[in-house]
Amino acid sequence: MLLATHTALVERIELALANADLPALAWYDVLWELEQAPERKLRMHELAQCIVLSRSNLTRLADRLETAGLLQREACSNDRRGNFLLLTDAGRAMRKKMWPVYRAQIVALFSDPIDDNQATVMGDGFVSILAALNAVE
Amino acid sequence: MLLATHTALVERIELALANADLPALAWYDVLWELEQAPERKLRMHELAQCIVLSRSNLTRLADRLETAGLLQREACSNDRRGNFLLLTDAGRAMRKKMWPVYRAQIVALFSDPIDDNQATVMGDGFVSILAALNAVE
DNA sequence: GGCATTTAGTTGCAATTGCAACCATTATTT
DNA sequence: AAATAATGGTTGCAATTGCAACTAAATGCC
Repeated sequence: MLLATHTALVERIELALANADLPALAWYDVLWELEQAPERKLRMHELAQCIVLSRSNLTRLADRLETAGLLQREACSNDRRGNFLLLTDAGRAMRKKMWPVYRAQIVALFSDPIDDNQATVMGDGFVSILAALNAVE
Repeated sequence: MLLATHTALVERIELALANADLPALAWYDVLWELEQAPERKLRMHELAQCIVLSRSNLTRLADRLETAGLLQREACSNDRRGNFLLLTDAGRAMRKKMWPVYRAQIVALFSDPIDDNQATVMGDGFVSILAALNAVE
């Protein structure tokens, strides 16, 4: 069942990160999306959409990341309501540090039990499902 | 990405349930597992394992379900530490009532964007992954 | 321009979660 | 059989989440 599998997977990954004294997976997602973004910055609502997080939730997640020095809020010149979240060098370094741990878990948890072909089909499936979800709204 | 997809999926399903004035997905899982179990009852730790939930968490989830009259705690005769969770008739009725809503979401979210063959491969994949996870420990 | 609507982000509060500490009971060791 | 460890479940507490209310700024409409 998808739900149990997902929960168990995330649990393992979080455990591995915690053991390595690293922040939670959610932080990685934020750092990753920012690193991908042009100029290493995104509007808060853009990021919230990327990582499927409610706005209020992102506010506080951003607070924590900012406190940790991994990103910075930056006023937006043409929309005085909004903020950019800007990845700092420390943030980039942290993501780099987290990746091997994360990656090792992915390899162990996926590559091991299923073959490449299967993995490809599943990956495509997720993309399709996610695309359909976003299409509906 | 698996994480975003999962989050978005669960969000939709929860929304549909909430709109129909029904309890959360986690409740369904509990009710379902109990309904499957012999005599409609399980030890708490067995259930916790099934649905991938920490013990402390299950204690309180069970509290809520019990308050709602959907299950009952029952002392265990040969292990005086333990409790069984026993599904009530109301619990069974509730699961029956939730199923169509849940099912409709599954159909809409999965059957629509991916074909049967793909779905089968993915289902098998999850089973493999979950099996591997449990095997490790 | 002036007023209702929408959007961006934050905040208060209640509910849920996770972790560690905690009893009670059972299993293991010696 | 006593001492130690492990298991089952609960509880306290701090951290996280979700929802609804809120401020501020932008947009749309007349």
